[in-house]
Amino acid sequence: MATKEEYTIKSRIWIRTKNGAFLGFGRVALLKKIDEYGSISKAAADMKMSYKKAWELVNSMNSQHSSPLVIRKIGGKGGGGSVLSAAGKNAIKVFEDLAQKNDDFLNDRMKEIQFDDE
Amino acid sequence: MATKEEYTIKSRIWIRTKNGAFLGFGRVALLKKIDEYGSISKAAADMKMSYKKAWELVNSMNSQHSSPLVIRKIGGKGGGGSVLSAAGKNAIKVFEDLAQKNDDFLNDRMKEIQFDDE
DNA sequence: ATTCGTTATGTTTTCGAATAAATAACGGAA
DNA sequence: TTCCGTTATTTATTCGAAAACATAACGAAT
Repeated sequence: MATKEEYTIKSRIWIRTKNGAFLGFGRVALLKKIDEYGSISKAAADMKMSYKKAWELVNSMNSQHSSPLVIRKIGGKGGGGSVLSAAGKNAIKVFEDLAQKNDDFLNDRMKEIQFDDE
Repeated sequence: MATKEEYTIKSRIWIRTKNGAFLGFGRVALLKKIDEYGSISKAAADMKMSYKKAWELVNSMNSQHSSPLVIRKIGGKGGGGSVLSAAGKNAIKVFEDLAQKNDDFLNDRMKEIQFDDE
């Protein structure tokens, strides 16, 4: 015990409104999968997430933006499906960019720090 | 649904080693309470955390640093107690400083961004 | 040796979140 | 009008983490 260790910093960021979480890592990952498959159910299956959970997340995101991030179609050819709106695609881009910048910032700061002076 | 919203950014940071979590918000809060009370059990009670949980967190932190952050005394006058080492006090300072800088950074970036162009 | 309040540690119980299951609704196509 | 695979929604079940509980160990003081 108590040997000199190497420390790394981790972080999670998320964007919220007064009504709760809006975008986070999981939500953005879901958006990307929906974009890939054109289907909420396929996206959920791919992420090993229940369809119900995915549906709730989509609902939450859509209801917290002036226009829906995910456009859903019920019934019809192939049973329906879902696609991302321009706002949906933009949300992915903005969030990932912010997350990347934040990681860079933290890693830079971490270099300057040492806990363990031995 | 879908009215224009105000977005805020939140974040959590934590420091880890290859053995798992080392410092995070909860752990630092615990360190501060131990410093305040001179007792793990009193700190735990104040935080409405079980003593066992607090003890495990202290153990985890101590074992991931070259010298213990919390110095424990079993038995004796008053039954014993615990105090922070210099390393423990430093850990609080370093972590809180980093968290603050990160918050500032994110809030600045957030000002430049808008999701919702209406 | 007894007392005291703490640290130390194993065991049991509880609780809520996540998952799974079940069912309905939908609408284009054949 | 039947079929299809999706979205939509409610209800039931499972599971694991957290809390609660229970005891032991400790050592200075009296």
